[in-house]
Amino acid sequence: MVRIKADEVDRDNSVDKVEQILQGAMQEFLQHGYAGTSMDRVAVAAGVSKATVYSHFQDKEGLFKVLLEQLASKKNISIFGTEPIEGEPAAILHQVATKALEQMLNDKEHSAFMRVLIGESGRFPELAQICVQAMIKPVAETLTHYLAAPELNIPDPEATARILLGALVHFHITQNVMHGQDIVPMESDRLIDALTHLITKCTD
Amino acid sequence: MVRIKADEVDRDNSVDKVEQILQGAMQEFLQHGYAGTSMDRVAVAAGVSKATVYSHFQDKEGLFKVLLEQLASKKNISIFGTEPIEGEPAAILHQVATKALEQMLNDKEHSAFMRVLIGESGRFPELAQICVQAMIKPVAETLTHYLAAPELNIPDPEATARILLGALVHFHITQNVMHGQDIVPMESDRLIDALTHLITKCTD
DNA sequence: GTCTATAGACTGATAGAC
DNA sequence: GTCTATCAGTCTATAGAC
Repeated sequence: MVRIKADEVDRDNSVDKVEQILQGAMQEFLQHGYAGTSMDRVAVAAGVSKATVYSHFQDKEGLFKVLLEQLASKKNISIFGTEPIEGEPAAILHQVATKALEQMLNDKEHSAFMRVLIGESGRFPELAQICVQAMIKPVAETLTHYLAAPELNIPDPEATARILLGALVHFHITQNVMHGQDIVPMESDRLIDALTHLITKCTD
Repeated sequence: MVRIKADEVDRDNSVDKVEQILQGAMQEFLQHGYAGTSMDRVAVAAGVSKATVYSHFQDKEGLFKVLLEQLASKKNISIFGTEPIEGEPAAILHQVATKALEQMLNDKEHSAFMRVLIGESGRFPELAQICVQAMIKPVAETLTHYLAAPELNIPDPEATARILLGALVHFHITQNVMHGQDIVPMESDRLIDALTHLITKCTD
């Protein structure tokens, strides 16, 4: 009633319903967290009955896990892309950092996802690990690859990749996730410039 | 019943009781988050009756806010201290970063606090802002001061401070809060060394 | 008629508040 | 300790495909 719903009805129920339920679950879980979400509201948001939810997912925990695992892979791709960028290392880094930050800062859903993922990582440690594996690890590896370019002359590209990633993600957490824009304001460009300066200053 | 509690009883009820309730609330809220915590369990953990809880705090939300504001100022001090360190900038930075990481990584309560703070920052935006003000801002300012040392020759110390802070905090989030030690393992020393290298490499 | 998937009421437990 | 609301999860009756 509250939400939109199925345009084309029935036929090939299973896949559509699952997707529909996940969509409703995403709305609710991202907004209210795990404990704050009721299965009744998930069902309403998805436009199906509770029995339908329970026929496709084992229980609240199972639905939550499937949802977050799906979101983890989706978010990872949308933010850092699968771009095989070529060119001067300094320019690549600048471009990757700019794009990643822009993506994160303009995606409210991503802020909500970060809140839930970190907030529930105590209750669902194995889920947090899956998301680290799906999001942090591949990005860190990609950045390591870029930072390993000989002309950058970086002694520990892997650790430096963690610094770069941490600077970007923590900036997002501070400014958007925790609503700190007015408390500790800073333009994205300043962060990016300072980052690229740190990484490339001896190669100028 | 479950938890320890008041050794000395009654007399000067008010202050003791409030502290006692906050202690019980901390146990519960840090472990289960806001929505996952019941006032019954807070009362039990605090060793008082529910009526006592409600006589000292307006409601669940009020108790939660008071608790987190108190924790924010406490955590800030314990991790970055109020050390007025003197000496060579490079050495200072190395020392500050090492100590901060060590403090964070060895404090399970701090991991739990980060989870709750970030996890509830959607529901309590003004509370998140208060914590940014109390924790991020002063630390960023302190680091900015160190990074502004002329011999470091850093064009934007403020932005660089955010990078430094972000690298440290995100490392903590990845390794401890999200349980990623086994997924993306890395020694703290490598991070610290790479950080100090980035910041000081042109002044060696 | 039969069968599958569905809706919506139902249950026992537990929540916040006083 | 009481009260009302709401929770997760279940059950029953039914709607529609074949």
